[in-house]
Amino acid sequence: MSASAKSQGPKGPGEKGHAAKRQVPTTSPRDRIVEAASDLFYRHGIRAVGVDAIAEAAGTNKMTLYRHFTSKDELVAECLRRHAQEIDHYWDELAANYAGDPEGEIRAWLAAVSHCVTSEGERGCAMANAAVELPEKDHPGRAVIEAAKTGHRERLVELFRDAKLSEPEALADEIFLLIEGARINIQSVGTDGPASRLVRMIEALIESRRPASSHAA
Amino acid sequence: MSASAKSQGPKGPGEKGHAAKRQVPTTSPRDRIVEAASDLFYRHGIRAVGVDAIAEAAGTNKMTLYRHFTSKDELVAECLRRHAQEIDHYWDELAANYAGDPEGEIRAWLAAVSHCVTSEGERGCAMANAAVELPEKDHPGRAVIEAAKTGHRERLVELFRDAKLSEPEALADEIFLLIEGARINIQSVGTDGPASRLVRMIEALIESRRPASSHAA
DNA sequence: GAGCGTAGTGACCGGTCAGTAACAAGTCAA
DNA sequence: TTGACTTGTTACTGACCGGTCACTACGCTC
Repeated sequence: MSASAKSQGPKGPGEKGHAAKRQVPTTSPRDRIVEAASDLFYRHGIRAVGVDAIAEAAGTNKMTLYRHFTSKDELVAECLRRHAQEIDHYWDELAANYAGDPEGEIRAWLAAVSHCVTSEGERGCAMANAAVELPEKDHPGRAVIEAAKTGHRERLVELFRDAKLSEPEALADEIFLLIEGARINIQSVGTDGPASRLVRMIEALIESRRPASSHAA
Repeated sequence: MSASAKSQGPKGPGEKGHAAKRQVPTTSPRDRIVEAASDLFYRHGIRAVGVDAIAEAAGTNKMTLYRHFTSKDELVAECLRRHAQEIDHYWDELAANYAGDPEGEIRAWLAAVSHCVTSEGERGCAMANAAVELPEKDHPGRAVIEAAKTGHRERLVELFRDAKLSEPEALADEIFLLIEGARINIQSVGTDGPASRLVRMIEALIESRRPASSHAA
């Protein structure tokens, strides 16, 4: 293929050259491997990144990688698992920060959604991208992907139900697909395409499902 | 990686064993290569398929492949180009078959959309999938992908304008993103997820944009 | 039937892939 | 200080990657 992900980035995190041979890294090799792999996978694609490049980016070596993960596929699955945890954590925090204020919760969530389809370096949803690259039904990552997507949809249902919007399930499905579409589409035409209208679309949809008795704040 | 796409399918098309050494294939090697490559790329992913497997599936050999294409990347681009042509052809035929009947045109188009998110073996939009797998900005296929996506969106605008729906551009953007989302999402959770509501969502959106004076047929 | 273009064959190139073996060196607790 | 455990290092395997080689076989046209 034209470009691989070989040997980019000098060393692992917490290094600055070759003066000090290898000052103690603050995180464990395992964590660094998962972190480096997640970053490379996201930027270049899973199949485009070799384990050597991952080990190097993590400031360690292939042998240590294989002491922690039985295979590259298992490492991929672990990256997805950790990513799913981070997403879960985001939702938990959101709910905690806006307990009793569903309107504020929706506003904060919308800001995050906007970030996902406008920021520099965004390359869509890592889960969805992985699903494209890993069609094998028995890949250990597929279960993680499916669970994450189902979970995301359920979080939306919950959010809209808390906000007392009508037909929260249908609304969640629609908004969920819009987000999925926007995040995949920016990879084809960039952030100035139809995805640039995403937030306004969602706002309009939400507005149309508001109970008749209330108005926007 | 766990599974590659090596040596599946017996020989190329138009062969049935080794009795007749190689009866004349009905199509040119070039066409067979593009066809085989497109199929393998779609089913297994672009990076998961090697040129050997493509040549074998096309009933030819690697040397002939490289006589017709300067590189695998160029072959990928040609596959995308041909796919884009087929899509264009579909839209031209649709417009021709329903000239003066925009309502019928929309119905026929919706049937095709439904097919894309329910059929066995569907793995989303080949263009979008390619965009995920080919993040390199200078890949020869990227221009094809971008043009195809922009073109699709414009076809929708045209379709809705012909049907005299209000705000055809905003409507097209919304429906376009819904379709993109549905097609990517079935790769994560299958056809029974939110994508199963896609057609009804689109129908409702279209209904809401109908001019007040007319009703559905 | 000579000449030419296209296609087929199989060996081969350097490089990279995922994954392993063997051993040295570091860390840390008892 | 010992000993167990975790890391680092180097070299390696065998398979596969994209891509090229020289050479052969066919079909067409003049």
